[in-house]
Amino acid sequence: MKSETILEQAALHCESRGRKLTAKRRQVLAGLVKSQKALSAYDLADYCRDKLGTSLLPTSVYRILEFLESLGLVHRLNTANKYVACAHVTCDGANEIPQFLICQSCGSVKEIGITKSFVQGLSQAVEKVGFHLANNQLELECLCADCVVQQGGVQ
Amino acid sequence: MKSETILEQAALHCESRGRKLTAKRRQVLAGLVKSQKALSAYDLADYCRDKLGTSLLPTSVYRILEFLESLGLVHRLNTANKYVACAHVTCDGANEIPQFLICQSCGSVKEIGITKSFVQGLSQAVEKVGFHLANNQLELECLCADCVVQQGGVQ
DNA sequence: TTGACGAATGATACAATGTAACATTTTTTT
DNA sequence: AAAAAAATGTTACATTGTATCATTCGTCAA
Ligand SMILES: [Zn+2]
Ligand SMILES: [Zn+2]
Ligand SMILES: [Zn+2]
Ligand SMILES: [Zn+2]
Repeated sequence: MKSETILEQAALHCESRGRKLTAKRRQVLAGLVKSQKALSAYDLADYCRDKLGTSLLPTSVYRILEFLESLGLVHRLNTANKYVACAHVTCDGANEIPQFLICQSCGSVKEIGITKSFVQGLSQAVEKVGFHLANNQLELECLCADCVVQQGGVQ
Repeated sequence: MKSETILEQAALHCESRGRKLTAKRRQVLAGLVKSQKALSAYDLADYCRDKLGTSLLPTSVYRILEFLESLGLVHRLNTANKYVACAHVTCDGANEIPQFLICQSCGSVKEIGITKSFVQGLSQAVEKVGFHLANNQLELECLCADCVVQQGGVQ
């Protein structure tokens, strides 16, 4: 999908919530959308400086990421300390609980929708030992197809 | 289980691999075992200074944690940037792939053994979208029973 | 006993990630 | 135009992590 289309959809998504996708916010989101992988806040600050020639301090990037995340436009990957554009910006309703497959070799991320029954099973297993599942987002350390090949196949 | 017992078992575990549980390593492991929760490397350096009166620099703590992890005596929690003592030090064989339930409120951690069939299902789902599961360790954001009560029950 | 060697730890410096607090600018509303 | 709210800038600092070299400690052989 064309990144311009995604950004337009994101802008509409913001409007519909009474928020604005400002120029800076659009820059950050565009950086994530175009890179197709997970980036740190500092990566994104560098991106704005190097590729766009605009200055954007890391503190601002953090604020903007927080904003984008609150609207479900990006996700924070806790295991990687990085952020990715939501893969479902354009298919509005599908904005459910995400699972992330993160390639440990190249950083590419696949966001897959969660299976309801799978989460239920997980949640029940957790309750059984006296805990309560507070966040259904899963992050799985993976290798993408390309990197599996490069590293000599699956063992 | 008494922490002295655990430390003795850990020492034996090291010996059986031709490694040594030195005084410093024992201090770090003891800190994790006694605290019953996840601690950062800097937390552990503070622990050694404040509670034991011994000096142990963070760089050394990192090295020691790396050592302990290589022997399966501690685990690193990637979502929290913290470390926990393995709950299965004393039941040697049970040292399988762990799942961690991490209370987001108090930091207590429950390490549960993984269900083989669960992992298989997960692994297959991942393969289906062209990725390969590289690490079975799951970390789940939870609330422990105590903290659920304190925070007014489950929503 | 001593010297050599490797393992373990100390020490210094720095990189990367993240947050708090306050100032300034921009936009919107009145 | 003035006031209020939203967005961004700026500074300072806290936390987590790594790289590199120096020193100490334990072991073993000459
Ligand atoms: Zn998403
Ligand atoms: Zn890859
Ligand atoms: Zn364990
Ligand atoms: Zn708790």
